[in-house]
Amino acid sequence: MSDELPVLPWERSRRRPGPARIPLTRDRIVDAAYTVLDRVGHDKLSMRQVAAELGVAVSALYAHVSSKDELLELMYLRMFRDWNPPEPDPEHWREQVREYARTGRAKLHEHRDMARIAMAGFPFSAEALPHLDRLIGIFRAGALPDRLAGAAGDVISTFMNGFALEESMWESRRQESSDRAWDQESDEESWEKIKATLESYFRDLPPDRFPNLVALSGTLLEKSNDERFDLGIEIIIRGLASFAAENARTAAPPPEAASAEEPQKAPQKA
Amino acid sequence: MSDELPVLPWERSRRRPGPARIPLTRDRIVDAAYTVLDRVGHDKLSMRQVAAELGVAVSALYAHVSSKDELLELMYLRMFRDWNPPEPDPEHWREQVREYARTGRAKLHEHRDMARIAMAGFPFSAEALPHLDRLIGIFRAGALPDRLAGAAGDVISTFMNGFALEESMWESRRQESSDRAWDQESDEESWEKIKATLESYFRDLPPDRFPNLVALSGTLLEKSNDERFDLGIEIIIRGLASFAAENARTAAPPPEAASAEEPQKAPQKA
DNA sequence: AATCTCTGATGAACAGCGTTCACTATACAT
DNA sequence: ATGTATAGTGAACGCTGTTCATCAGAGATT
Repeated sequence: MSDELPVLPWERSRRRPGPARIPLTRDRIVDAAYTVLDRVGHDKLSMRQVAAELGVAVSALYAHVSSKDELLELMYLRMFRDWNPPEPDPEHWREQVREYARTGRAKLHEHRDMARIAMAGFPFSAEALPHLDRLIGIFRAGALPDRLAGAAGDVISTFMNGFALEESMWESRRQESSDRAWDQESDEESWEKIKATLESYFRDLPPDRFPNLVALSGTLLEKSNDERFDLGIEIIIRGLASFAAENARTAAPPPEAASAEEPQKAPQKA
Repeated sequence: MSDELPVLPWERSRRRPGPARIPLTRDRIVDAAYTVLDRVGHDKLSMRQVAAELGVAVSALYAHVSSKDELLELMYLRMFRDWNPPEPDPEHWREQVREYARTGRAKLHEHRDMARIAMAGFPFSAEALPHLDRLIGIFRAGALPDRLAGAAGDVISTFMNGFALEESMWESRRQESSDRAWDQESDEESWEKIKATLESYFRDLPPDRFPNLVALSGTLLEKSNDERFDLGIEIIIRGLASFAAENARTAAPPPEAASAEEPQKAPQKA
């Protein structure tokens, strides 16, 4: 987290002219920005609100952050702190990919409208590189051909972000539609109500024009978000697996022993 | 389409008090908005610019469009005009899905920053329902179990949108970095230069900390965007196919007639 | 032909936004 | 005690989305 330990006494004179009080830092600004974000949402997140949260003039922020866009970028990069994909395990790459996607979604849910910020963020930043490297490591451990690594990452991460984004849009809708009646418990209820409304809407569509929607009116909405997400990830993983199998068939000796025999333990370093 | 045919003379008196000149319509506003969008990009697209484009006061827009958000939504829905997935063909569902994704990406490239608008758009709107129905029809024709239809659509469309979004972000970067030197031909050149820079950046990373990125520095960037996109779609289609095969095995009598078997090479036509 | 009505368009205004800049106050070094 | 660097200030600029009292001008009515 924040690496501002209290300065030891004999080090005080070593520090450059330095500030007083609690100095403003990028870190504190990002913290404040998250606080504001959670309170007011992405649309009304403004530099002025962030400054107010810190008890500071707006212009003070610009000494540490060159623009609002940069601040959003910093918020985005926060996501990758303390998030490192695990050491690749060839036996369990499927589980590792699934787990990666799940914690990604969870991180996107940690703050309101986070997905929208992630979408605008630029994925090739130095801070995110170790993250990216480890993810690719998992793919390679899973015997995915190297030429697929990029596309695999694209598919996984666009699905993760896009899914979370759609979820957060539903969330916004629900939130603005219930601006009064701010009960905590009405959340799930109203969600169920929306689902029921949608389902009956689909069911009562003219069947000649929308045969498929009518036929699936029950199935489409019966699943929870978690189930839908897992299903999507499963689709992707199976697609990846088909390439891995292909690869194993052409490159490694027997397709049978591919998983049982611990093929190449450490395929990195190459 | 716009259903404002010229009014026949004897119908003129039938029409409600009606306007004069060329009346402002939602359609004309959306047209103007697209013109402005292509000229100035998503960030500087404003109601005032749209009004100016139409030679009209800003407030006039609000008689036809309740907010900027609604205008963006209308722009988003434009995408679905004249875009209907084909009649489902069980034999070629793979090609149909691939073709669907390709034209989706093409539509997102039709206007600058379109992907960002699409991301903010709400996918369950009445205008998009026929579209959705036909897409689901393709999945069902491909023997995909009904419980997968939703997730399948999610995966395909999030990948499509997310991929196009990332592309448009590269595009923006390139555009702002070359604010002078507005040659048309420097486009590809500067793109190649960016690619080369990135590749050597990856290659020269410390191999102990980023073994996978270094190892793949050549492979990661050698593909064109089209190839990367097609590869992503292929991954998804193969994942879907694995479920379809499963379904055919349990539900349909002979697994033989279930189209041309799974790991078909499926050459791309473009 | 004169009047009324209704409706789409107007322009000024409001509050808020991101960003800049001349400035001040403060804590350290001299 | 003086000087200096610097983090923070507050006012300002030009822009934004949105609202509202007002207006102009057709179609209908008299």
